[in-house]
Amino acid sequence: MQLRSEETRARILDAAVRKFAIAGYDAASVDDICAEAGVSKGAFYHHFPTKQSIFLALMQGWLGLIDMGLAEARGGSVPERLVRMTDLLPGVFAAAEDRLPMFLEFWLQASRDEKVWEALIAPYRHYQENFARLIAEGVAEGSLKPVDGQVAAQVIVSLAVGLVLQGVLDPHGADWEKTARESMHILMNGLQNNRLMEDPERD
Amino acid sequence: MQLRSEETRARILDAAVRKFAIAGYDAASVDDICAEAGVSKGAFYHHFPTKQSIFLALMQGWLGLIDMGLAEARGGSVPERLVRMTDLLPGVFAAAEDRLPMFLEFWLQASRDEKVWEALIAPYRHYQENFARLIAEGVAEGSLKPVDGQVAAQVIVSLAVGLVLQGVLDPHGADWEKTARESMHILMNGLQNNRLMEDPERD
DNA sequence: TAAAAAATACCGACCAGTCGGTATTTTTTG
DNA sequence: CAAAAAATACCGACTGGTCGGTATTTTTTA
Repeated sequence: MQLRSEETRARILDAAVRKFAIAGYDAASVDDICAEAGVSKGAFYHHFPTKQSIFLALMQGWLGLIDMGLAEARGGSVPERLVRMTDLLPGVFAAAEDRLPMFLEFWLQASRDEKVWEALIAPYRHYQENFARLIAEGVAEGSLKPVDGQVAAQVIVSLAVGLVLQGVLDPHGADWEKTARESMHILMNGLQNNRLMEDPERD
Repeated sequence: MQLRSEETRARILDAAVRKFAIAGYDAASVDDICAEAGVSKGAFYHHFPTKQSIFLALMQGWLGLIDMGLAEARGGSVPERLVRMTDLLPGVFAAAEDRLPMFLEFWLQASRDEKVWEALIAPYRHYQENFARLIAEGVAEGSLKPVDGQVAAQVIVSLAVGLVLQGVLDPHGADWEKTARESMHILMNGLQNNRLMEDPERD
């Protein structure tokens, strides 16, 4: 049982997410990460073949968490499930405000590096399609307006992504947790056909 | 007349925007930019004191263009003006798809560098407030639902930003020009009062 | 010809990744 | 079980090269 090894690896990952979040992928050197982790460079390259590989490892862990969160929003009517899914966003702000720049970092690296892109695009399309399918279902059952599922899914994702980005830029410029909740509410009102979840006074 | 000097400066700026867009701020070296511009390093540092200064110059030019675009959407009812403003977005995609990563680059740098942040946050808040004021006006004149102006403004900005980001990540994954138009339409339907299938009475 | 503009040569800091070697843990063996 | 052997984990100095920026020289302009 290589307990020590596991812990070293975890320390490196933990230090990396901190350093990347603060300084960014390029500016956070491997030496910095090692210093933060209290580990030598040799240990780093023992556990990860390249600097990029640790970035990918972090990104995939993060994507997996999102997937798990979304998967839990099962059951109920389509609007209910959508609300439950979009309700995840305030939690993202509450739990990881200081790590939000990592999100941007993933996105930017993906737009420039093919490997990162491939690791990100599949889950991204997966989420997108899930939303689209869900919305089409809602349209079929009459709980949503007759919108194009693909477009509506892109609206939802855009709103989520845009809120995160604004949170990154101006963390103290608004109560993003509350804003996320309310703006998702506005969007849902725009998509829903009638007032199923109408008047629950603001939680 | 220092015509040659002006042209050199313009060539450097032009080369920089190309290099930054393709490789990113960090990866695009000053030497790269000079090579692209067909100019020596001495010329570069004759016109710009630092690498960051050219980045700021580019960002401010870009922000100025947005301001001009938004300012042109004057006159008419509030929903009309909003639609005209949001109609700018498809143009952004059509005209500068390859330069979209620069947008991300600005945002990310701003979250990390105080100077960049200060240069970006003022215009950002300016746009945000303009939208909020416009929406409050629309609520007052009854053309919009009684939403919170700040939140609604953040929704609009989020949608715009999120669409751009998705366009950056997956340029060929959708017809972003069309998607931008349609999704803005969905959002407007959610904000406007008494549309086709909307039930005019609320609270 | 003097000042501005541009070119060239150069500097020190830094960085991802390597490598020879050491410490620690696990497995094999007598 | 203990000692040897093998495998794994870790260390940190070093390398080849890059980068932002500077100092110096040459060319252009007015």
